[in-house]
Amino acid sequence: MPRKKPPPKRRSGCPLNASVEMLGDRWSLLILRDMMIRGYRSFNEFLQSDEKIASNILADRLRRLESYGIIGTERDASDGRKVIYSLTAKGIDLAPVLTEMVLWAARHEVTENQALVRQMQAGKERFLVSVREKWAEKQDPGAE
Amino acid sequence: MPRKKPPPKRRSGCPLNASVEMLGDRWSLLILRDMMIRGYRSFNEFLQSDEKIASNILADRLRRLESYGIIGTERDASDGRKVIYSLTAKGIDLAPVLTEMVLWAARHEVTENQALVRQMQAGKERFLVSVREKWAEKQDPGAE
DNA sequence: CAATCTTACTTGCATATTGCAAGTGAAAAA
DNA sequence: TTTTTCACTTGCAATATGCAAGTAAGATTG
Repeated sequence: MPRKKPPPKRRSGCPLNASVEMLGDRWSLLILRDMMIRGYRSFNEFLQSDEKIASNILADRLRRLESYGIIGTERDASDGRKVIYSLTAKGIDLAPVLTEMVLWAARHEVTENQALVRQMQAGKERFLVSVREKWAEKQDPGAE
Repeated sequence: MPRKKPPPKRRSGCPLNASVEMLGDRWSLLILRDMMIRGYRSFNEFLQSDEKIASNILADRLRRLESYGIIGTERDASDGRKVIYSLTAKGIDLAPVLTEMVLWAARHEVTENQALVRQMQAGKERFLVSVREKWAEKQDPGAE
């Protein structure tokens, strides 16, 4: 089983461009923050996040992130209405990107959430490890 | 003189949200890549980059990046038509963000530009230092 | 077991952003 | 003096975003 899909049509082959095409919008990274840092896993949790994403946009972004293999979805076994969103290994690997974006903004802008910032400043590696641990239980083998 | 401006109205105070509001679109990070990695400094150079940005969008993004203090502009002394764009310290500090985005895409997607990828894999710190060196001469003291 | 509530969406429509093609004006080059 | 270059701007069509109000399926309540 191949670890990478054949390249979709991109504006260029540059790896930064690939990242930007997948993540370069006003919501995707915030959804990933909610999963990675806050442990959110359901549609309603994302909806109620501080930035107030519209439900149609949220549905669209979740679909896109899944199509890129960054998140996975499954139905909740004990509640047939609920959909559980989870990070794939590819999604977990975005932790360093999120970390650097947080540290950059914390250095150059006035921001809140200093607890998170200090956690990241204290140890980027430790943060990555904690994200991996948080999501370790949810890895489904088929995800890539 | 304060090092940070008072907070503009944001959707939330989260540092990741601040980064996303400044950089979360399909072009800003590519322009910064062109400056940081390729040494581009003029409008026409950005225009001719692989991804083919439209000139009106480019003008808008350059204005935005300058308004955030990420880049600076000056007229070329020897050619009155030319405008020279440069990275500020704040812009240079985005090198780790770019690095992690490049490494993430290189790991999970099919991409080109493997020379750059290997350079970044070989040493993130060294890359940051090289960006700083490249732009050291262009620091104007008033930039923040 | 019928009514109500929750959950994860979808739909319709107004507004904003993006992208393309074709200018424009000032400065340099021929 | 004409042409070219440079950094944009303008007009307009296409696309994306955002808001408010649904909706369908499953769970809970009386």
